[in-house]
Amino acid sequence: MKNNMNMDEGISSRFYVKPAGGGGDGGGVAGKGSMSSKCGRWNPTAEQVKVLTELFRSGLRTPSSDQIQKISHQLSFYGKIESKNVFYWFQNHKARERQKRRKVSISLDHTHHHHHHQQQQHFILPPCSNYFADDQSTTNKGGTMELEPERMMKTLQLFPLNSIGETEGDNDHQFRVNGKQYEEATAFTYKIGTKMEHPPLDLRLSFL
Amino acid sequence: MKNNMNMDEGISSRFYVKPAGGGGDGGGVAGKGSMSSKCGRWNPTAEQVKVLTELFRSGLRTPSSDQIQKISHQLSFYGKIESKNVFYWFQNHKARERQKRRKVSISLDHTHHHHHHQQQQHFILPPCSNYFADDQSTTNKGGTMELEPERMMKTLQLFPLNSIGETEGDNDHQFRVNGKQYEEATAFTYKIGTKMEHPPLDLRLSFL
DNA sequence: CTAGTATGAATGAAGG
DNA sequence: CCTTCATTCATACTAG
Repeated sequence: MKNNMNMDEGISSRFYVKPAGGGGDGGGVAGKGSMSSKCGRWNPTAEQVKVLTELFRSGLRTPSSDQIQKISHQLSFYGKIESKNVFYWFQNHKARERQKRRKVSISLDHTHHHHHHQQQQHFILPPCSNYFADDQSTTNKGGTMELEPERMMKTLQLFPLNSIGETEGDNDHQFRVNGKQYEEATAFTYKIGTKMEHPPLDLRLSFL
Repeated sequence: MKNNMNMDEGISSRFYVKPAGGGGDGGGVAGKGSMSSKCGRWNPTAEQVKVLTELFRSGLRTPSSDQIQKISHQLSFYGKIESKNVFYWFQNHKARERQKRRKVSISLDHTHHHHHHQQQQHFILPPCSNYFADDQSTTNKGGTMELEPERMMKTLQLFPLNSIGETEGDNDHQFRVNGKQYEEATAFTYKIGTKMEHPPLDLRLSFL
């Protein structure tokens, strides 16, 4: 909505203080120092983004409420987070992944040779074009182009933690089973003892 | 020939009839300075939202097609609007209002978190679906929850035009009487003298 | 500080 | 009604 009805003021945003170490984090958060000073909106930590991205990459597109709960709970260890944050994250990530693809697909049109940066967000699709979706792409809903009921590796073992660079192919279509997924074991494998920074930054997504 | 989205049919219910030849809505009242340049989708003005919110607050949850007609007609004064916009608005608003009011007190109480959450904001549930299989008393889908045929004050008198700051939105459960509401009188109680902005922004909902 | 970008949050619009 | 997609708005973040 346009009219913000809560949260703090908007002017103070410019004068935010970045917790340049030596704060509550104790040791410095990795990456982009995500600890926002206020609680205006959720600012995911690098670890949270990492996990979420991995989940997405492994095929999770629309987590059920139950999954959202578990995810957010686990992620709360890395910092403040709410369920809705997880929900929104997946929504946005999926949407933008698709949007990006669609944009590319449009630029595939060779009727015009326009120079455009492929990252711009100011010229999207024509205003009214999504009504008659007889397009060629983005019509995943119609055809169930499912790969196979593969047991989507929910227990992503930790790995070199650097491969999340890019979500190249989003090939997947979450197979939710009527709101109740395979409530697999929920072994809270707390990896203790591993010498690591702050939280056990390993992608153990077995909590799903 | 301008691009007009003439896909105004086949919503789902018998609600909201078709535009039936335009109407008198012409203007582009930029209430929030963010008027969408093109067609795209309806961007309600502040006044429209105000009225709709008030209607909702006064108990209207699922307006009949007839009511939708009247509402959208009245609202067309503040800007371009169609019946389906009203229809969708109520549907979405109702659904999201409900979603928003969900407790986040699952069995998993993460109280063993000594994270100084200075966020005293309420935990709003993500606008997702039926989150939490919490056995809440909200499971009255089968039953028609009609209160008594009370004469829902449809003629909301205008008031200081600033009280819509936030509608608490607690107790309101549409009391429709078998699809036909009380077509109460239509007293045009014009409260003049109140300092008003541009349009006669007064909540005269007596047109219902 | 200003401009531009990335992305969290919100909500209009459908489909089922 | 419920679920999901698409689009838009607001804001955190970053570069100049």
